[in-house]
Amino acid sequence: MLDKTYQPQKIEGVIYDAWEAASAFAAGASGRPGAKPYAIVIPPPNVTGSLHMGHALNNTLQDILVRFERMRGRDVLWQPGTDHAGIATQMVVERQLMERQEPNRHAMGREAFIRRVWQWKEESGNTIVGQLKRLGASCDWSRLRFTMDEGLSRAVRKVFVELHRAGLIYKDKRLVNWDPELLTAISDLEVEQIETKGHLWHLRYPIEGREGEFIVVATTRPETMLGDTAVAVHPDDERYKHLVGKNVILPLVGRRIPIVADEYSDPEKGSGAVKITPAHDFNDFEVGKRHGLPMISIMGPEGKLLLDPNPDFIRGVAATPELKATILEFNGVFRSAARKMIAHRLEAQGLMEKIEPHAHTVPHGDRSNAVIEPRLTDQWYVDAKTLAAPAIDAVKRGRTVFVPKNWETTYFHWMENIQPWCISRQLWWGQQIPAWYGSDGKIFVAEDDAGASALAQDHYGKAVTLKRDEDVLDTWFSSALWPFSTLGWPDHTPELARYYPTDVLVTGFDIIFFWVARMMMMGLHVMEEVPFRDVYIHPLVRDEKGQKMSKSKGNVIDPLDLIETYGADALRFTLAAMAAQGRDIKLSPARVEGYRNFATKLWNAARFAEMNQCVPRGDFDPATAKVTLNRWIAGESERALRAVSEALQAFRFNEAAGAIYHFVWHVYCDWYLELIKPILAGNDAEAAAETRAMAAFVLDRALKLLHPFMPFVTEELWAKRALEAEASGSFLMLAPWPEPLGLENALADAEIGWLIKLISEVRSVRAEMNVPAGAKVPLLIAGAGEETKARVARHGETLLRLARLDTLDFGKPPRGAIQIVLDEATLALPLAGIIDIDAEQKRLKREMDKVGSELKQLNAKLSNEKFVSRAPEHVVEEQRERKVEAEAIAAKLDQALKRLEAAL
RNA sequence: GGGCGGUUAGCUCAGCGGGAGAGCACUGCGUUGACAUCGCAGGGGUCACUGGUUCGAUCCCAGUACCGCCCA
Repeated sequence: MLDKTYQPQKIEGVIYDAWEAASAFAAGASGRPGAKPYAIVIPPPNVTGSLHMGHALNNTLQDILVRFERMRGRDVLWQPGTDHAGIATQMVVERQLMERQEPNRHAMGREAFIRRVWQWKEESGNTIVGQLKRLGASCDWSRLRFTMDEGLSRAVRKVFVELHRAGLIYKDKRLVNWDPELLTAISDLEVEQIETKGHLWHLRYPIEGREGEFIVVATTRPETMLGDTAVAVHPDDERYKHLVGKNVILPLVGRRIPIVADEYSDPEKGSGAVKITPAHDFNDFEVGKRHGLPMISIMGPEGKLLLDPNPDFIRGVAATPELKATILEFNGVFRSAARKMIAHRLEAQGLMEKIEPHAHTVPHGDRSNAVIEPRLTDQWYVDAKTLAAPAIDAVKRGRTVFVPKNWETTYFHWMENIQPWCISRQLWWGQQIPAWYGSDGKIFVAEDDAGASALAQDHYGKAVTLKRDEDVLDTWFSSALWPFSTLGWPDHTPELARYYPTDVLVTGFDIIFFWVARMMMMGLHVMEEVPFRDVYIHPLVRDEKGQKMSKSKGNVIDPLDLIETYGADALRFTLAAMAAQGRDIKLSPARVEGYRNFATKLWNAARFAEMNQCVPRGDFDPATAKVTLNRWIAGESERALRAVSEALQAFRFNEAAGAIYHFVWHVYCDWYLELIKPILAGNDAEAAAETRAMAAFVLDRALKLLHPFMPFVTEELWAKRALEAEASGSFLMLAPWPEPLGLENALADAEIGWLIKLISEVRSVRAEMNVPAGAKVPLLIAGAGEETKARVARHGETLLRLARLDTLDFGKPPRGAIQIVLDEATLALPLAGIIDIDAEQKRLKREMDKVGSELKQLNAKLSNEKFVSRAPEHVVEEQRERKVEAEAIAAKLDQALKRLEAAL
């Protein structure tokens, strides 16, 4: 016999191991002939990562879809893997070296360091894979991929070479987001704009040839003034019109720089004049290009001023003592210190107009948290604009559809304003860029050393020694190829032919730019087909107060803790139930506890079935059921089946979860199991046998419908029922999803509806009139029609038991009885002497008031000519019916009240 | 500044042109042989505000207020 409570900790691991041992997750495991493929590629988690709530949600939703489709008979591939996370992984290993007081990466050299990273990856790189298994993820682990795998690396090299040949990858000197901590370029998306309290420094720049006259420029970064190559004012700004075309002499340096008119300058902000430093600011870079200004970089890679040697800096400037002093004082000084020193020097020279407090946004690296320095460097770029065009088009034409649809706006907005994608990183861990340089700097791009050498030989007419580009590619370049590289591309594998394009990508909106956009671009370019048909965007998980979870806030809820406490099923169900479209999830452990209780409820329903020999029979056809209760629950199970299936197909996880929850608890457990108890204990053997079979049939259906959400408890219960014909020796996870069998029956629904209503009414009145819960009371039914009489005859036992009655008869209500109006009949509980007549009178009057106000509303509506003439016929008809019903109830209540008065 | 979303019961959220819903919390009663991780019953809401469209608005439209997120 089953235990009294479900203990997930005892069984989850065992079940998961059994699934794995049987290769139940393998592509095509449902093994039905002619099955259509269904594929999902996991958004590869970072190899350094561990499971957080976002992963838990993301993978729960994927697993629900995958289990659902697998049971529906599709040939399912859920392709798992991790990405190599260039910066993050390199940082982890460097930290480890430091902690162990081992030589740092520069001391050990590139090759040794990379070996070290691989070693780390083998030892602790797959933490998250184990954690996904705890969650119940049914990925095909035999196909686990890693973005640095040989196959995936080959895909990366091939795409790089092809895009380069097509002119879609190129090397360029542009301003990049430079991380002075990690000493690498990063992409726009890795930069966070952080609101910061700073200052606005107003600097006086002396105007050339006008002694004592200045133009005041406002800046948040005075230290960059050493690299200024212009001052810009708005062309319509009357204050400065006369100065346009003049020059200023840059303080501390002596450089002669022009005053230019450019609309970038905002007359409302600061002084209305701005200094232009094209090599250290993205906006200034654009201004510089418009006016053909020189770009003078004054910063080294670590964020220190670099003034010597710096030919650009001293070009065309007289070597005055002041310039020499500037170089001597500031060269090699960090940005932050230089800011103070320069401000100080300017102040000493009377060139500081004023300093104001100023709030502005400052770019920070999302990994290092360092202030990003825009720097002019040589980097590799992808022509994202060209690749974006087909990717935009595919969504516009609906070849790929976002769910919910409104995220397409975000996608379009980003794609239509896309900038060249900087893909080179000054790191060691990653795909090394397949470009080689000749001694004259000529670039040879090829998939390998030999290919590059061959190209070089052609070019130079002799064999030469080449030097490979030291940089690696952005990790997201590899990820962009994920939907086809994991399937074997560039080889023409059977998997690639079968599973590409995949069906759906499940991800959070914060990843639209990272994944969705880039996978779309690469998928369309390389495969000439979208990588996925649907993109389901799920919400973000926040804490119960709605705060974003973060380590620094200390509000992180660890999914593994929740799994430990309540079981993976409870966590999964909670996430699914809360994954409504269009709103963030605020997760509270109380909610998880509630769904743990739900698992226990289901467990106990199965326990009840077991105790009552409710075993599915191979020869049982639910369509032939004769007992009304059985016909009713069969119909209810059809409705639940339809609701869950339809909701899942539309990615409405919360509706699907709600439907199965309601069916299991509030229909099957609360009513059906209670209602069948008298039958199981009764004398009608045939009815009891049918009921046992139906109870088992419906429970099995419920297990199937619930399985995608709660795979462990349902599989466990299925296994416990292994003697049963259908279940023997096979997993629930591979069992077929229920088929609708046309089991709904309106007559059964009406009858059981009546039964439930009668019981509820009696219970309600009993409680309200303080009839002791244990007391059995007689019930008299007056004015019953034929139908009611027949129903009472059929369900007499049930009524006695569930309404706690001792007798059930037809007859006139005696004086001083509690009276309940139910359809055409009046139910009476003759409790004269026990009940408080006064209270009963009040209760009936309240009922009367309720019906009265409803009648009033209905009458108002129906006597409104416009309503009757303009509202649709069925609506008017409905209101008329409701009026007739309400009037009947009012009449009955009136009679009941009169009877009660007579008793006084 | 641009865009997106939200405001419904104490809390977390569904619903979305014709009778205001769920879960949790709360109150009362309850050891009726599946389940106290439970059962039965109950209280609780001018559906943010102001206009408009409509026979009819929590739902559609416009505006206001407040909150959140993304982008600059």
